[in-house]
Parts: sequence; C-alpha cells; structure tokens
Amino acid sequence: MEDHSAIPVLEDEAIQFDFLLVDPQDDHVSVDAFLCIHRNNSEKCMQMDDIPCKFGGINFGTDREQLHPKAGEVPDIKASEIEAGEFEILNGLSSFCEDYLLDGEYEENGTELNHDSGAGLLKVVSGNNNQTDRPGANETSQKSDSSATTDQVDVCQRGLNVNDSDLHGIFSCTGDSEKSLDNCWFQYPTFTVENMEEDVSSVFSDGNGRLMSVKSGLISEQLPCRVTANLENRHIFPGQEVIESRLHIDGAQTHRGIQGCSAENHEEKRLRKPPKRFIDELSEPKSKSVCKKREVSAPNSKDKLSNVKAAKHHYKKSKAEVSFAEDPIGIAIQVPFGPLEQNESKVEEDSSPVKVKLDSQPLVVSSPKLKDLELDREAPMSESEEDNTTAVKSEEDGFGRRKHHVLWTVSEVKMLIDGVSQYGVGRWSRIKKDLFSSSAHRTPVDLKDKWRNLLKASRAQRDSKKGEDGKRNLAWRPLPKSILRRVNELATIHPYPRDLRSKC
DNA sequence: GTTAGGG
DNA sequence: CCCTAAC
Repeated sequence: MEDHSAIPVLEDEAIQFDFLLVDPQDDHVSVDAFLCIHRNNSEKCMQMDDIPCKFGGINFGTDREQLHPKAGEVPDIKASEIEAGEFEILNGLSSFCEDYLLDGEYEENGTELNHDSGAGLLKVVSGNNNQTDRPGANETSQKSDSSATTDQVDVCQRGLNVNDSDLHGIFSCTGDSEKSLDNCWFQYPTFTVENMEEDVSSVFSDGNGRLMSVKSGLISEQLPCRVTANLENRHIFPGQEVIESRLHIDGAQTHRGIQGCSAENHEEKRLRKPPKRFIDELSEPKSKSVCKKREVSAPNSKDKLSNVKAAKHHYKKSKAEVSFAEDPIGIAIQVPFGPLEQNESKVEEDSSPVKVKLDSQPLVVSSPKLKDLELDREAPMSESEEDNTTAVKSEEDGFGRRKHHVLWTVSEVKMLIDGVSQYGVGRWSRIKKDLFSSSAHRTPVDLKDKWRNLLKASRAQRDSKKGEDGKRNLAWRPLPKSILRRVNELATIHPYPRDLRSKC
C-alpha cells in the first residue's frame, strides 16, 4: 500500500486505463493518446520534444525504460512494437470500436504497461482489476443519482481521481455547426485536462499523431500534462470554441475506465450516465454535429408526431425547461388531508395539526406555483395519513408534450367525491363542468382516472385491513381513511362500470 | 364529444 | 396521464 491516501489522485505516478482510444477503421486497437499524471509537476509530464516513444503515432515524453510491461500480463504487446513507437493491442477489439468508443470491455485481455516513477507514465490495464466487479454498482449509481451534478464537477476538479469508472465527457462547442461529420476534425475520444495552471481545459488526439489541447477555450496544438479521458463528443472541429467540458462517471455499466490512485474514492462512487437529453441540453444548440439528434420513436399518429416535434422544439428553446429538468431540488408541499369542505365528513381518530412540509418529497421535479396549491390549513388530519398530494407546475403545457404531472390536491379529491356523490359515477363531464370549471387542467378523463385510482386505493386499503392490520403494503400514497371510506360508500351506491368494483 | 378501459 | 375503441 503506497501513500495513495495522502493525495489520492495524483500522488501515484501512474494511472490505469482499461480503455484505449481506437481507430475504428483499423483492425487493431491502437493507442492514440493517453494520460499523463502529475499534479504539480507538469514538467515531469510528457513533453512533445523528448519523446522516444510513440503510441499510435503520438509521442510521449517517457523513457522506454519506464515502461514495464508486466510479465505475463502483456500478451499482446511486443517489445518491438513499443520500441518502434507503435503500441497496438491486437485483441480484436475492433468490434468495440464501432462507435469510436472503447468501453473497456476487453477484460480478458490483460495488458499492462507499468511505469513506476518519475515522469509520467502510462499504465494500461485491462485485466482483472480488483475493483472491477462491483455487484453493487447499480445501486450505488442510483443512490448517487441526485448528486450526479455535484459529483461530476467534483470529478473534474479532482482530475483523475476516478476509480474504476468510465469517464464520459460532455463537450459543448461553438463554432461552425454547419460542418458535416465528414469534416470532423476529431473522431476520437478526447481527453480533458484538469488542474492545469494554464487555461488548458482539454486535450485530444487529432488522429494523426498529434495531441491537441484546448487552451483558453480554443483548440490549439499544445501538449498538456494532465488529462482525463473524454470518451464522448468525439467530433470536434477546428476553430471551435470549447465552452464547456464536463465529465461524469458512467455508473450504468460495469466495465472499468480510468483507474485512479485514489484511496478516498474507495467507495467507488459511480455516476449514472446522463440520459441523452441531459447531454443534449448541455450542448449548445449549435453543436448539433457534436451531439447527434435524438431518435424519435415512431409515432403512430400525425398528431403525435407534431407533438413530439413541438416538444423537442420547445425543449431547445426553453432555458427554463432545461434548468428545471436539471434541477434535482424542487419544492414539495405536502397537503394535509382533511374532511371534505362542503360536507360533514368527520375525521376519524386522531386529528393532529396541519402539516405543511417543504422539500420533503424527492418526487417533485419542479417548483410548484404556490397559488396552485390548495392548502387546507384548517383541516385537521390524521398524522399517519397525511396526504402527500403535491401540485406541480403545469403551465406551459401548450406544446403538446405530456402534461406535467399535477398531483391531485386534497380539495380536488374531495370535490371529485362530492361530484360523484352528486351526479353519480360516469358523469365526468358534468362533474367537470360543475365542480372543476375553475381548474382547467382537470379534464373529464382526469376525473375518471382519478376516481378509478381512488377506487383501487380504497379497495386495497380494505383488503389490507382484512389481512394484516398494521401492515400497509400499499403501493400508492396512503389516503386518509375518511376519504377512502367515502369512496367506498360511493362505490357501493354508484357502481362503477364492470367488475371494477370487486369489493363489497 | 364522452366514456371506459388498457397501458 | 396517454391512447383508443366504442358509443
């Protein structure tokens, strides 16, 4: 055990890769670039000038002696190739390279170049890395979901302090967006430079043996010292201005990426690979060539198609939407359940003070408009049965997109119940007209659906009561007994279509 | 246009 | 909440 712990990231001289840059047109996988790792000693890192060694056409400032292929672990690397400046892994990995992206799934092909000291070094590892198998990877990634953004930044700041994970870069470029992919300058994974004293933010291979860097937001030819892998956004055009470069760890997959020397990262935090939408949103609209458009699932109607288009269009245009989608923190207001406003429904059992909680529900995605919430402040309620009903902003839904989820408020539920008791089940339009005329977002169909859900809830509650008492195995939010009881009553009085009312 | 019901 | 068949 070395002194990794002190400065986890870069204390170690070497970084392990289990992915390599690949020329997809080649039958072999060749190293196009690599990482050099020294936090405070950039001079120690490779210099273009004194490079005896070439990797896939890229020069590295490292002495040959510094490369120590582990015996038996480098079956595919021939010394002669290294000497000749060619480092190729002949593992038939080309299949992985169709997308110019090596996902590092070549676990069997243990290849390691070990460099133990001094100037920079490359360690390519693909074999049985200790931390490779992570049964809990998925769970971990899910747990860290909400903090994904933060962690991404963190990863950036800490440079190569990435353990056993894949890095994916998110690159946003400005510049000539009209260029076709054919003119694409780079079609290789890129590297991102971290913690440089200079304003170098990224480096990548141009595919011709040159290692380019992004300095001061512009692509230039300069050899950086410290880079992290950037497996995505492989299409960079000359002259493009890089305005954003972010990294995240792919937590959805189990293969390894960079293995840093971090002890602190032992927990192996994994970040979920951002959804395509996330990537799209991070990119400037101009950089269409960088982030390919999303595929639209075949709609089955013209309306749907137009809706989707409208939605997409809206998405691109609406910054608010973007930030809203990215904002993991929303405001949730729990609306307590209470007795029906207009009737005598009595609250059974304990009636405790109203509770209005903020931020207690992770469900909520956006900040609701408070005015849309109906808070029954005067309504007493059962503590254990407080309603989680949360209203979510639902405006701006005029673009055909799926309506924002607007949770039913207690008042609405009560209104619905009243409506049913008044007009009977099935008169949704009537109920809507009479009782929900003010709430534009509730359609007769919504009322019908809600009633159906209420029925299910009440039935389930009854069932669970029959079985085990205390145990509440309801999948949905608990509803106040007072409400459910009324639903039950009404369901008895006004039979709902078909077998749905399998109770009574 | 409404409603029922499946997804 | 969406979609669609049936009315």
